[in-house]
Amino acid sequence: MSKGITSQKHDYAAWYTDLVVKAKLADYSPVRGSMVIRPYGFALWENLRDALDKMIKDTGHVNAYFPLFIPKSFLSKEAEHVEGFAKECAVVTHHRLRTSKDGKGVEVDPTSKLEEELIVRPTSETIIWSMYKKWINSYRDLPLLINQWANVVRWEMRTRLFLRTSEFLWQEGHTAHATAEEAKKEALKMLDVYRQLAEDYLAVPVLTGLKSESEKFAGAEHTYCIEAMMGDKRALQAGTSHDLGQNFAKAFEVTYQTKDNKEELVYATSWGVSTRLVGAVVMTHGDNKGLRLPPNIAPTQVVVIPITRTDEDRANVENYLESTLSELKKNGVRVHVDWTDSSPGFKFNEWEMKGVPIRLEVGPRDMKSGNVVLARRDTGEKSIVDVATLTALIPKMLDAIQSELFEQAKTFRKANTHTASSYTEFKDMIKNHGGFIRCGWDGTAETETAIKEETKATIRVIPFDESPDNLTCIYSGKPAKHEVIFAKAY
RNA sequence: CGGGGUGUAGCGCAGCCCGGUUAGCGCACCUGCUUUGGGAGCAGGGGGUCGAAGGUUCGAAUCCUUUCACCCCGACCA
Repeated sequence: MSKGITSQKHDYAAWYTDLVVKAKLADYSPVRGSMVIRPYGFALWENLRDALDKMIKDTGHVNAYFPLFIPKSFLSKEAEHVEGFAKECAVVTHHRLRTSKDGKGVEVDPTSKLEEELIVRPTSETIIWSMYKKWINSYRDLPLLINQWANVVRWEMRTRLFLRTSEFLWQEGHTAHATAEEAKKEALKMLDVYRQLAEDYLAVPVLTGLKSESEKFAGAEHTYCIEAMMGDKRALQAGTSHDLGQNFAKAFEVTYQTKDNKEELVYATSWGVSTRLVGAVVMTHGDNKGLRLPPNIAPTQVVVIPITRTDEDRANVENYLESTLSELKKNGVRVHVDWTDSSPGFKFNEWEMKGVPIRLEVGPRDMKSGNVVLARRDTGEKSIVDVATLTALIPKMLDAIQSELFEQAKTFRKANTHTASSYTEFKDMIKNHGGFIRCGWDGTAETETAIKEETKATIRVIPFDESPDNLTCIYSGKPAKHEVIFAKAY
């Protein structure tokens, strides 16, 4: 491994890619646009997945699994939905290969052409709602609250590790409700679950609110989102929750009988977050030395670097730390001792790259004095502490790192969120400073498009706490319909 | 699909213009010794159909033709 990574200042995109590859979160796969999630990256994903899975279950949902393949005809049942996804669907047309004529390879056997072609799911609304039609008959079947963890495929033009790949992992919740109010409540509830996941586990502060018409999910009545600011001040959509109204119920004829024996269409929601969140963690907290992982999801929370010359030293270090480490592990702290034979200096850099929150250095000097050297990844602070205090100190310090990372990210977002009083000022800010701009919008698609074309900035979110009353539209000067956040986005 | 670029060891590259020993360098890898508190040193070693096919030539990584692949920039997007 070559030393270091491109600095953020020099080239943020290169910094990101270097880091993801060198910290061994992921690697490029032989297929363009798709990636391999390596064990370290997958462990990170598993930790956030497990936290979210618990929250999803605690809010009354159950997991299930729906198939990867969707009949092509299903996609055309909901007009807007087709419009949104048709251009990026992988299609299965055949089911058999045969040895090619020259005997050197394989080719598609033309006689194996499928009657009806299959779509690899870009999202599962259609297949799920085809099943819900069978499962929902009575008001007693509602609400139906199902989540699935799955991979989906969207044939993207431009891809980036974790942020946008042709195949990605996510969870998608799909619920059915008797009333519009209930569906809306559900969509908002799950959005808040996402907010908690982002803030409490990933230490990524997010804005919550509504998407504009042009940014909303194809087939939804309303799309709610959590929106985060990355280290280069660009916005990242970190999760979405859709109030689907009766669109899919209509398309798939999903009705239920009410108490008084009337037939009604059900109301739906869907909501999802993906492996993109791993990218959000990288770009929210990472620095020029590498990752800085929030302890709550860090695969390793404490790494121990033994500094030894001889086998005897090694045995001494093992003895020295035995009770401390077992006590920490018993308390659920994820500890790893790096016994590989690289030099200590190499290991320091390596684990800093990997973002482990706390590093302990233990060598002959420390053992003599009854101490260890403790280094914090987030601040770079090094201190010498009594080995006997570690079991009490470390959990506290992990908590402190978790909340300080969050506070730091909030401070950064605040420092880079501005209001603009004129369109000239708006353009100047987007061009020269980046970040979020909070301003009035007249609510028209024309304005939104015009701003996008001229500045590349889009409406990221109409925040729940908007107050458009005395605002005018930044572009048209008309009275504002909404107060919105504009930014350049990933 | 439009514009630009690159294919030489696992990775990053030089060599190509101007054809000529055994195709070279850095990193990584292997072995040994010495090392180890911020990316260790020395010595030795393994690894290549020079993207592919055809051509010119006594001779091609280098020149010509064809072809394939990938990357970057634009229109789409969790």
